[in-house]
Amino acid sequence: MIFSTKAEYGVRLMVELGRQHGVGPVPLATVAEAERLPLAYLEQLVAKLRKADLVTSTRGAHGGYQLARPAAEISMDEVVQALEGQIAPMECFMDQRDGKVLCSHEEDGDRSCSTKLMWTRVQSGMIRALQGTTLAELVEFSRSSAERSKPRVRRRAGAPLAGQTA
Amino acid sequence: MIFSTKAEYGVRLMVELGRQHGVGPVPLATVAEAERLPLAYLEQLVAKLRKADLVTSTRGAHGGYQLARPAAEISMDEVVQALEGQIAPMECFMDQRDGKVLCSHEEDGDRSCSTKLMWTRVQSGMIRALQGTTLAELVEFSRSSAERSKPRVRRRAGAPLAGQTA
DNA sequence: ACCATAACCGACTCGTCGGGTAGGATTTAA
DNA sequence: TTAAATCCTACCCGACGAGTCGGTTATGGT
Repeated sequence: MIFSTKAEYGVRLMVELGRQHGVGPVPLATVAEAERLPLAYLEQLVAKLRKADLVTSTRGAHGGYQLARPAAEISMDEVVQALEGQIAPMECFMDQRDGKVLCSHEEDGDRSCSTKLMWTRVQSGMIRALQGTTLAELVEFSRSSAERSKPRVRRRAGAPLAGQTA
Repeated sequence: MIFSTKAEYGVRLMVELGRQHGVGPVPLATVAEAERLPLAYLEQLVAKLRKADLVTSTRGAHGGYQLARPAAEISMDEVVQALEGQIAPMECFMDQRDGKVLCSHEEDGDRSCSTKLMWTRVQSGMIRALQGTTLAELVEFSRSSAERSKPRVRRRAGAPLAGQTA
């Protein structure tokens, strides 16, 4: 009923790269430290992101990763899909093109299972939510919330913080 | 990234009860046979549905299960939630009221993780899809698709079938 | 009274997979 | 040539999904 940490960590990784965008390649170790995530595990995740052409890598010393495109042009459904694979609420919805059957009991009887109607709606609900969210939004969000937690920037005492609630 | 078979089987169970509604209690064995699902496993699932007051049981001979309410008054988010527990896209979103922390890295630093924005949208996308679907719809869908697969009802040859596509 | 039928309940198994770790090979700037 | 980095494969481990099994209780029919 939930996504795994692959999606969570991978997205945080992308956000971190989004924050550092433009300053050249960022080594994974930096990201791992910033987000307090295991480096060796992030390596596996970033490999998926690279294969999906969401990040580019430069090897060797002073190497690292950076976004393949500006954050505003990356929608989160691509990211999540790259990390988790086909994004579907139920087994039946996986690899339709892969020769496997759809519903366990759709193979013999022909009546397509009624649950399909429901899962289809759920799936499109999830996907639309992800498509409608760009990496840039998340980067912006993380910037503003970081600022809220340590307001170094001098601000008139008592001045209201705009756009506080999500 | 997906729901487990608990939701799938449990929903199919509910649909089956919805089809038989009004004819008194239906024994689980009947449902198991109709849907070709393991009886012993269905017992566990129906227990969850009973605790959630979605079905009522009558014990003893000629006993069985039936819907606690008409199918039109049962929205699928209740059903799925009863079967799978808190419906959330990510660990952080579980048992907020249960003393556990939210995000792994939200406990120390205070900046709420930026991914939260994304998961919130996904969650509400899923929930809205489920809330907007009633059991009655699924029952109706299963009836009509069953009819399509074995069209016993005499129909004028070549007559078009209305509303074929979902 | 007795039996078949059913719901109920808890414990147990078995395989898969998420969530990593370990260790190395390869590339490249300084 | 060396240190910093990506890259790659293999392995491990606990949890959980997906059941199974055996037994107990309740109830209608005969």
